Amino acid sequence: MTATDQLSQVFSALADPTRRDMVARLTLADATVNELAEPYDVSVQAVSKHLRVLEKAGLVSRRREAQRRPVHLEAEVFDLMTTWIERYRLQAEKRYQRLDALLAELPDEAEGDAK
Amino acid sequence: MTATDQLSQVFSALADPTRRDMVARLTLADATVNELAEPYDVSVQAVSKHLRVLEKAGLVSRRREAQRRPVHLEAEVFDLMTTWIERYRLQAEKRYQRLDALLAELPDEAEGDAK
DNA sequence: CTCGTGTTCAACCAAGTGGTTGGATACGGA
DNA sequence: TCCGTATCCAACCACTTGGTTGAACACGAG
Repeated sequence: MTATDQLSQVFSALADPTRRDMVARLTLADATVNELAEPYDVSVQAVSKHLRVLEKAGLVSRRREAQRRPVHLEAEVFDLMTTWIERYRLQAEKRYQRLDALLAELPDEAEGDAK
Repeated sequence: MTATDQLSQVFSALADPTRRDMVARLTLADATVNELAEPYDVSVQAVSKHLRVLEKAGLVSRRREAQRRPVHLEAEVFDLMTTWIERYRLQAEKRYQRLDALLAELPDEAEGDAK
């Protein structure tokens, strides 16, 4: 899987409020599918589907443990997003700095354009 | 629009590689729909649709300027995401610190469980 | 006013998504 | 071995999404 592809999957996975809530709860402790499903008003199968999405995105992993399959958050994947975000945030900021510098250097007669 | 709702829209908007690329290019300079569409192998209308998604998410704004409608990136919305991400990243890290502390305090006989 | 350019709107289509229900499968305990 | 619990797979459904094409709208230039 390419990096940009995974990034898409991570963003897409977190676009769903239920999945975001599951991730939030998993920061506190690992949990089984049934435990995760309990607070929501949907079937266990639906939650299982959500987990498959999170797993494909690399956000969670599951281990076998007797009949249970505890879900574990892989928080490192967050870095993928923050790296992307910070890169372009910085680029955008640099642009404003250039703009500010430009405005500061402008001779007075240009002020009329500022409007 | 609720904050959690906007967060969903932002994540959803950035889940598409084309839209991410448009955002990346908009960090360098504002651009019109036609300029934005040029590098991609899709119709201008498709790009216009992408822009509507980005606009609804609050990631871009458009001003009227004669017949052109230059698109401008609203980079502050990035904060919404980073706030969410950092919150849960920190929570996850705290959890590991608790776990580490717990392991450090364990008497020797427990080491067998570490396997 | 008319023409050309830039942009949007509307209808349509194929594919994806989040939900359902029903039936497998896996596995520990009695 | 048989039972119960936990989980997953498959088929189905309504809705959304990203794309298309064709027509409409906005507006400056001639």
